[in-house]
Amino acid sequence: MFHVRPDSGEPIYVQLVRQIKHAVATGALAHGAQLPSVRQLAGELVVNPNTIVRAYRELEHAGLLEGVPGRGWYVTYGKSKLRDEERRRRLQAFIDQLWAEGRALGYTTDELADIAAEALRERAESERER
Amino acid sequence: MFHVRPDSGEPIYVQLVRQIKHAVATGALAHGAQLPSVRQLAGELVVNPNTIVRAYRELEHAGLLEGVPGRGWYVTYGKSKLRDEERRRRLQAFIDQLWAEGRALGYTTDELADIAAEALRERAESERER
DNA sequence: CGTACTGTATCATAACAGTAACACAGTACG
DNA sequence: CGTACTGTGTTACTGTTATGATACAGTACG
Repeated sequence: MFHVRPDSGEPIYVQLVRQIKHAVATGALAHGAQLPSVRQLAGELVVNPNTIVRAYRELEHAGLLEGVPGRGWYVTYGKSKLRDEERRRRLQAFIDQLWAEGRALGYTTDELADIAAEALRERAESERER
Repeated sequence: MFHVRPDSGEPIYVQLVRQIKHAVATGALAHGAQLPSVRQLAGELVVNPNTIVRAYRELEHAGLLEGVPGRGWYVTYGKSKLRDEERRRRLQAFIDQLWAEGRALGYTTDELADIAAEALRERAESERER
């Protein structure tokens, strides 16, 4: 279900976090779905169980997953348990980062607004086509 | 000119990179402007000169600064020495990240397109007001 | 050419991050 | 209640990263 390169420079648990976020974002992992058990996934990826826990726990903190002792890990239902204000604040941080990096790459703020809007709308469009 | 918290969890040189990127993005540091010398800034921030070099060099790699042996460090003129294709590729990576994180926060792709576009246009607007 | 600036390079150290090994605890089910 | 799953917690090892100390080299200028 997931795959990982231990020598990619990027920590294993970060690779997992990215992939799981992506899977939930695209709907490949539905809300309420159960994730592979810590030991099972650790076995598949030939990695220590703690590494899986590390990834799951980070996603729990982000409000995306939920661990139930003795039962397993599940994708949360509610979009996020965070307050709207907090969600918006976190999103704004990413927008600010996009802006600063884009400016550093030489784009004007206007260009960034256009490019970002278009790229995201395009993505929304191809989602609808599925 | 800059400030830094050594115990903030975030490495000192990363804090610097962020601040300098921001300063160039807003125009607080003009193109062609000279930066504080490695030793001077290190003195002000009570930090090792190597730490400043580390930040400067990372920004050089990003195409934002340029160091001249014996003379000092300057903000590059050309927006970026990277090929257009590469600039766009890097920008797309940030947009993708914004998308994945935004989705993880519970926003739809459509919402993200709207919010990002509005936030960036607002920023462009307030730039014009200055 | 010597002084006083600049940046550069090398090496050492201390802290941290990532990963692992292993023991503990809850749930399900026959 | 015991087996076989689940997740949890503690501790330890290891490589990397961030930072620092210190010596080297280029530029400017009188």
